[in-house]
Amino acid sequence: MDFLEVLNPQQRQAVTAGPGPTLVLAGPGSGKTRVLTHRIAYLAAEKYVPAYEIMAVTFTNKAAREMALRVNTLLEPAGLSPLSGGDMSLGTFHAFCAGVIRREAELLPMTRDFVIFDDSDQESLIRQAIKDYNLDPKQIQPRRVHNAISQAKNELIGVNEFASNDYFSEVVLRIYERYQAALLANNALDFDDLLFWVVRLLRDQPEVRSRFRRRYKHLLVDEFQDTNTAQYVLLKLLAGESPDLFVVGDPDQSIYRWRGADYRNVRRFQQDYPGAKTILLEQNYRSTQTILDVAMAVINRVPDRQRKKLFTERGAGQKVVVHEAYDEYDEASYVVDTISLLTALDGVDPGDVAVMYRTNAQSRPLEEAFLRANLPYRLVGAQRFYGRREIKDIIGYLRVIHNPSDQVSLLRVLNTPSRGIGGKTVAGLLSVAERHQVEPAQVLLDLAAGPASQFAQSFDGRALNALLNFAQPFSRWVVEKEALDLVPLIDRVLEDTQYHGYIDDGTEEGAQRLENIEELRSAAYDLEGIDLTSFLERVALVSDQDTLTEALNAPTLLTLHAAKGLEFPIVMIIGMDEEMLPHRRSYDDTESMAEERRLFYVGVTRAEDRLFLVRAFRRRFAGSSDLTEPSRFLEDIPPDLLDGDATSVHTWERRTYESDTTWEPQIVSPQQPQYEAGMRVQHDAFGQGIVLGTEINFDDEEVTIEFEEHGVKHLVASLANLEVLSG
DNA sequence: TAGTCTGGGCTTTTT
DNA sequence: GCCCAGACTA
Repeated sequence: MDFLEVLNPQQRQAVTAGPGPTLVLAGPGSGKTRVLTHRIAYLAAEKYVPAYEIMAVTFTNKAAREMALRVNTLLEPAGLSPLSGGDMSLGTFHAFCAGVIRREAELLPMTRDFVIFDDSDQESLIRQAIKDYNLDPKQIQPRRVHNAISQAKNELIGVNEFASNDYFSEVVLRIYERYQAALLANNALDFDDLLFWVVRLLRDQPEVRSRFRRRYKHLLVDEFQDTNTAQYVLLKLLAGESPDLFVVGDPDQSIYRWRGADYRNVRRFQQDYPGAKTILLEQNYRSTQTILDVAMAVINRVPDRQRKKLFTERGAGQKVVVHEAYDEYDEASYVVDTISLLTALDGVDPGDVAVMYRTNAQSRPLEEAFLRANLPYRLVGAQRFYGRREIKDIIGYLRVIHNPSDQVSLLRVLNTPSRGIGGKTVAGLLSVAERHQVEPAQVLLDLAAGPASQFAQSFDGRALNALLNFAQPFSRWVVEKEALDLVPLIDRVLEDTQYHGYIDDGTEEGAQRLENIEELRSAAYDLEGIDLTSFLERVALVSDQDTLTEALNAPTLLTLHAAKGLEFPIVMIIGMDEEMLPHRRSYDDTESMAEERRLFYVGVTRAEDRLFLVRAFRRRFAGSSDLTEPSRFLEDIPPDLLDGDATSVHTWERRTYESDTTWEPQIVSPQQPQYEAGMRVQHDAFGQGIVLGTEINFDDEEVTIEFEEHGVKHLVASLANLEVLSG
């Protein structure tokens, strides 16, 4: 079959391997998606495997869509029918599990109408539980508890298996219990539950297990290094005794450990399946050799890893540019200026450029610089679309209409927009519901039915009125949802709640929020005829990268995490400073530090042609402005791969540490500058230069000097040990 | 009950 | 420096 001919020998070996357990270790840009898609096509076309026996899992919807598209492109010319519709199972772990739970709901403690709670829903349940125990959310941080519960579920540790050995884990256990009970009461699942329950189902129900094994005979897994324990066990349960289990991954690109991902699953796979075939894909089709060499120089310092020798036939290409800017604003200006130059002089398309950073906060100065220069940019995912307040409100309405048990959503929208239902009234509603052993939504629906309601006398006039403000339209929607399509239903809610008036405060932000609502409507419109259940599941399992991919020819701004899986002709990584990248939070743990290294590796290997590494001499963080040190990753790169003012980076450490080790300024903070433009000065490392300017910043005097041999530097007077030669 | 004030905290976020 | 949650006040 000719689609095998386009593959290199290793790729072909992978595609035609087996049947049996196969592990493909695929370096960046080595054609891993190609291997997966060709493998599927090969099974279908050469091995006559019926499509329904194939299951391919990915982590993102985008990856799943792309794969489906490419498989069909391969099969169509071969005269085979495309694997569309429900034939082949191709999707994310979570979507697959959600489907299983809906189909098998009668074996599980939830109904098939369950909703999926996102992080903020989860946290509000946890916050509630903390309050119920009279604990102080400042001592017991909801986020930490949430994290602990999530980790437990990822490790398949249910409430009953959770072992507590100190105060905190004791507290977590109690909250975990309450949290799980609350989820079930809300007829809701969190993301981790989707996997957790399916594993339980397959583990405890032999009939279901063998049914699944009979059906899914060929399993393929993308980004295998990102699987967590639950996902790994799920795969093993599905695979059974004689599995055709084909996994593709790259441990060097494992950057989601903090979400439970465990690249050691790669090793575990080799142990669990001793006969597994391992294939290494090392030839890179994306980057220049220089970029690959930079990547390897950094990643090779990660201990205990299987080395890959990445190579390309593209040639060395241009050197990697290192630039030291003064501060984050100067850094942003450098980025914008450089992009302008590249587009003006080198014929680069603005859309070919990506700017990557460690933390979302770093996008701000960049955005301001682009705005100032009046240039467009694309910002990826800083604030998730479905996480926006107005979107969550409307989704909240839809969810509670769909599933009145969803108390989290009910409480969210009950007084949004405000209709006089305050804390006291809410507490009253909850206690009435509790007393009568019904759900709060039932109390509301009953109140709306008329003054004869058994609950009416439980509330004083004002509270009753306020509750009716919500309950009356609510009870109408619950009836209307059967007859109305999605978009009219949304419109009805918007109209009845006068939501536009509430959100549109005349500001720019208000206008943006209106636009977001419009976008949600059109998303609903595009899915014409979809029922509420499917719509809500989609909304929960879809990320904005999927929805907001407008083709705008402008540079892309994104975090290093968000960059995984993408590629750009030109990549600029900013914030190449200690405490930023690697991030300060990762200092006390070698595994976290290794992950920072991998994160940088991921960023570097996104670049096809050119790479810029930018750092700032001083950086504002949490209000205070501090001097920075160059990232250790810069020091790891052989200097002959670098260009620009790279040398200053390598001499920087010497200057700050060897010339003067005292960080407390010994002299009284200079109120007046000690230097002035035009002075001739001598510096230990940089030699002679002329002062261009000077500035008092906080307690330091910062002098800008043009050195004869080393160009322009910004130095801190109290540390630089400058000798004035003439003024 | 709703608006204003204050204090703590501040990485990443495929689903 | 900025945002969010919870306390405080009108």
